[in-house]
Amino acid sequence: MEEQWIEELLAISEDEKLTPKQISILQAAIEVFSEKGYAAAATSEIAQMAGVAEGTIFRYYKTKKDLLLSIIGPTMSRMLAPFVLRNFNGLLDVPYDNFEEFLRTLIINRLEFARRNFKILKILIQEIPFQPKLKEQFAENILSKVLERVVEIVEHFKAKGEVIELPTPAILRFTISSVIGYLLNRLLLQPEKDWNDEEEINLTIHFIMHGISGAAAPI
Amino acid sequence: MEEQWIEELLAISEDEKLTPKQISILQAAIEVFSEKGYAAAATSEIAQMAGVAEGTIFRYYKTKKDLLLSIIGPTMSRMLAPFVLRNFNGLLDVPYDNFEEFLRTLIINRLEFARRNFKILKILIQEIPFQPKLKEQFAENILSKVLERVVEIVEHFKAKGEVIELPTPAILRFTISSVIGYLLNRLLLQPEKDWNDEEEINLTIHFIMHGISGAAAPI
Amino acid sequence: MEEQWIEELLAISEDEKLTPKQISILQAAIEVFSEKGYAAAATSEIAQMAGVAEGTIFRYYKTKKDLLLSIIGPTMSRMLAPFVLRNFNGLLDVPYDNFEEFLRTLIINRLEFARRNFKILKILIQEIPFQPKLKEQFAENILSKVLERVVEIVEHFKAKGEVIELPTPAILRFTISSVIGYLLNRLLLQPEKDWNDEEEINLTIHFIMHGISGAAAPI
Amino acid sequence: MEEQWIEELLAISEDEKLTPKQISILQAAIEVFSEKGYAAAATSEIAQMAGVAEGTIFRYYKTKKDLLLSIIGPTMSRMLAPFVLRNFNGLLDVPYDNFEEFLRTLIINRLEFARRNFKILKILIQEIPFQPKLKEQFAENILSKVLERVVEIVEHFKAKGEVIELPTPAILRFTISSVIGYLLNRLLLQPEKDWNDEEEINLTIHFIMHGISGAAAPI
DNA sequence: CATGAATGAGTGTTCATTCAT
DNA sequence: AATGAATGAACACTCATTCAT
Repeated sequence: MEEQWIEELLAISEDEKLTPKQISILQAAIEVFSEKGYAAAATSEIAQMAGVAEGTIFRYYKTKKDLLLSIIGPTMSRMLAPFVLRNFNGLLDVPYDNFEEFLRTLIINRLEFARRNFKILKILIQEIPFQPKLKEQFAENILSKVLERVVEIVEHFKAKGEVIELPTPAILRFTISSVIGYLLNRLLLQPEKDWNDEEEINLTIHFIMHGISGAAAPI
Repeated sequence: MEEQWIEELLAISEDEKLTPKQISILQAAIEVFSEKGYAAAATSEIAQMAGVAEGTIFRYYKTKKDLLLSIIGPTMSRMLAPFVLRNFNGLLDVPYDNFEEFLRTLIINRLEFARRNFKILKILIQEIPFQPKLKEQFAENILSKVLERVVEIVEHFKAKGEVIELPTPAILRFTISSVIGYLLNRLLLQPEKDWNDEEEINLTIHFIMHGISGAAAPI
Repeated sequence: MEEQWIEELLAISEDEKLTPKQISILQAAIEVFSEKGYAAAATSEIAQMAGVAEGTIFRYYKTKKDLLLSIIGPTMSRMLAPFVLRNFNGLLDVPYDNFEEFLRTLIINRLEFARRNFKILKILIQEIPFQPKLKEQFAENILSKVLERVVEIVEHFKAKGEVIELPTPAILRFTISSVIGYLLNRLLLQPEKDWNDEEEINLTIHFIMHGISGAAAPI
Repeated sequence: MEEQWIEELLAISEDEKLTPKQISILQAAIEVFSEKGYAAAATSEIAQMAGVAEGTIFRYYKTKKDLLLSIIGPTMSRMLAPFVLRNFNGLLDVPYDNFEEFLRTLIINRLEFARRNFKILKILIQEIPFQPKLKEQFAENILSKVLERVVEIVEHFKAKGEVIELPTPAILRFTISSVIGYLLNRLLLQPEKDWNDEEEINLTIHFIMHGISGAAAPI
C-alpha cells in the first residue's frame, strides 16, 4: 500500500524548484512561526535564523502572509494525498479488506505524516481561525474531499455489516476524534513519553471497534 | 447534582470585586483576543470597544499579557470545579451510579460550560502553546487534577466491571477524545448545524461504551 | 478694500484648533517638504525638526499623504478667498473702478499672499502633478472658481471698453501669465534682487495694458 | 531658418554613441520619472519597462541621479541651441527683420521643441529645485546665455524704436512670461483643447506688442 | 557584456506603555 | 480614578546598489 503515498514525491518535486536560500527561509519561517505564532513572529528573526538578509525574504515572498501560505499550502495538499481516489477502470476504489485494516493504515500513515510535518501542522491549526483564506482553502480543498472519501469507506463497511447502522456523521466524528486524539497525545501532549506505537494503535482500534464496556452493544 | 457546580459562584464572587469599567475591559478583551488572536489584538481596539481610555486598561492590568492571564486564569479555575473532590468525612466521593451516568453528566455539564465560555476557551487553546506561564499553570493546576480525578472514577468502574481491564491512560485518552471531539464539532466546526443534543450525547456515550462494530469485544 | 481679505481670519480660526505640537509638525513638514520634495522627505526628519517623536506625527495625521493634504488643503482654500463673490443684495459685485485698479489690487494682494505662503505654494506646485486628489481638488474647487470670477470681471471691463474685444480666454491667459510671471521672478527666481515693488507693479500693469511696442494697437 | 536648429543633430550624434539598451533605458527612465517624479520612481520599474536587468542600468549610469542628469543634461543643451550666436565674420547676428518676426519664430520653434521634449522638460522643471547640480548648470550654461542673447535682440529693437524705452529686464520678463504662459497652457494645462496654433500665436504676439487696452500707450 | 540574486539601510506606520493632568 | 497625548522601539516592507556568474 505504500506506493499510494505520493506526498514525498510531491514535496521533492516542489523542492526542486527552490533555491537553497528559499529552503533556508522556509525552514526558518516554520521554526519561528511554530514557536511564536504567526503574528508574533518577526521577519527579521526569520531572516537571521535563515542566514539571509531581510530583503531576501521579500524577494521570494511578497508579504509575510505570502510566506505563511507558501508554507501551509503545499502541506495541505499533501494531507489530502492518501484520500485521493485512484478511480481507475471506473471501479469504486476501496482497497481495504476490512475496517480495521483501513484504520490501521490510516493511523500509521497519518502518524508518520504528522511526525514529519509537525511544526507546519501546528502553524496550520493555530492560524486557520485567523486566516479566512486558509479556512476556506482547508474547508473546500481538504476537509470536504477527505470526508467524502471516508464517508464512502464507512458506508462500504456498513453495507458489509462491519460497522453498525447509526448515522454516518456520528460514526465519522467518533472515529476521527479517536484517531486525532491519539495523534495529539502521541505528538503534542506527551511527546517525550516512551510510546509503544504498535500496541497503542491496536488499543485505539480496539476502542473504536468495541468501546470500553467489554459488552456487546445493546442496540 | 447542580449543587456541585460552583463555577458560577466563583465567577460571581469574583465579579463582585470588579468595577464596571473592569468588566467592560474584560468583555472587550475577550471579544478582541478571540477574534484576532492575542498577538494581533491591539489594546487600543480593546479600549475603544470597552469605552474606556487606553490608559485605563493599564491601570488595572500592568501589561497586555496581564490582561490575557486575568481572562484565562479564572476560567481555568472554573474548568476545574466539577472535578474538585468534596472529600468530606473521609469517604471517596464518586457520586455516580454507573459510568454512563458519569459520562452523560460530564458531557452535558461541560457542553454548557464551553458554550458559556466559548470565546475564552478559544483564547486559552490558542495561547497555551505560546505562553509558558499558561501552559505550566494549566498542566499543574488543571490537567493533573482533572486527570487524577477521572483516573479515580475510571478505576472505580473498572473495579465494578463496567469498564474493561485495559491501561487506564488509554481508556482515558479514548474517552476524553470522544467527548472533546463531540464538543468541538458541536461548538466550533459545525455550530450552525441543527443539533439534537440529547440524541447526539446518547450516540457519543454509546460509541464510547460499545464502539462501532456492533459485536462484543473479542478480548 | 482690505476688509475683503478673510484669509487671515480663516487661517487663525483654523489654527485655534491646533495644539502646539501640531503646529510644530506642520511647520516642520512645510520646511522639509518644500526643501526635499514630498517623496524624498522622511517623516523621521520632520519629527526631529518638529521636536516630537515620530509616532506623534501619526497620531495627528494618519499617513504621510494625510500630512501633505493637511498642509495644502487650507492654503488652497485661502487662495480662493479674494475671488469669492460677496453677492449681497443680488447685485453683481465688481468693486473696481477700472481694470488697472483690479490688477493692482490683485497683484499686491496675491504677492503678499504668496510671500506669506511661499513654501506651501512651492509644495503645492510640485505635488499637483503627482497627486490626483490634489489636482482634482485644485481644478474643481479653486481654478474653476477663480476663472469664473475673473472672466466676469474681464467681460465687465470689456463691456466698458477698457479691454479689447478679443477672446476672453486669451486675454485671461495673457493677463495671468504676466502677473504670475512677475510673482515667480520676484519670489522664486530672483528673490535676493533689490526690488522696487511699486515700480515693478506699475510696469507690469503698463505692459498688460499697452504691451511693449509703444504704438496703438493696429486693430 | 531651419539650419540653425542643431538640436536634432546633437541628439542624433549623441544617440549614435548609445547602444540600443541605453536608449531603452533612457526612454523608460523618461517615462517613469515624468510620471512618478524622480524620487518616487523605482529603478526596478525603469529596468522592467526598458526590458533590461536592474544591474544593466547601473552599468551605464553609476547612480540613479546619474541617470537623471544623463536625461536632462543633453536636453538643456538643446534648449540653448537657437540662442547660440553664429558670430561668423565678426558681425552681430540678429537675423530678424522686426521684433514680431523674432517672437513668431521663437514661439513656433520652442513650441515644437517643447512638444518633442515634453516629458523631459516636465522632469527638468520638477527636479531643478531639488538638484543643486541641475540648478547651477541651468543658471550658468542655459539661462545666462539665453538671456544674454535675448537682451541683445531686445536692445537691438529698442534702438530701432520697435520696443519702448523701459528697463530691459522688465521687458524681458514680460515677453518671456507671455510666451511661456502660452506654452504651458497649450501643452500642460489644456493639452486636449482644440487649439488653432497660428491664431493663438498671433494673439499672443499682439498682446505682447500692444497689451489689452486697445489704446496707445500713454507714455 | 549582461544578468538578477542578494543586500541592508532606510521607509512609513503601529502599538504597548507611560505619565502629566 | 481616569484620561489620552506622547513616546520610541519594533515592525513589515522597499529599493538603490553590488557582484559573482
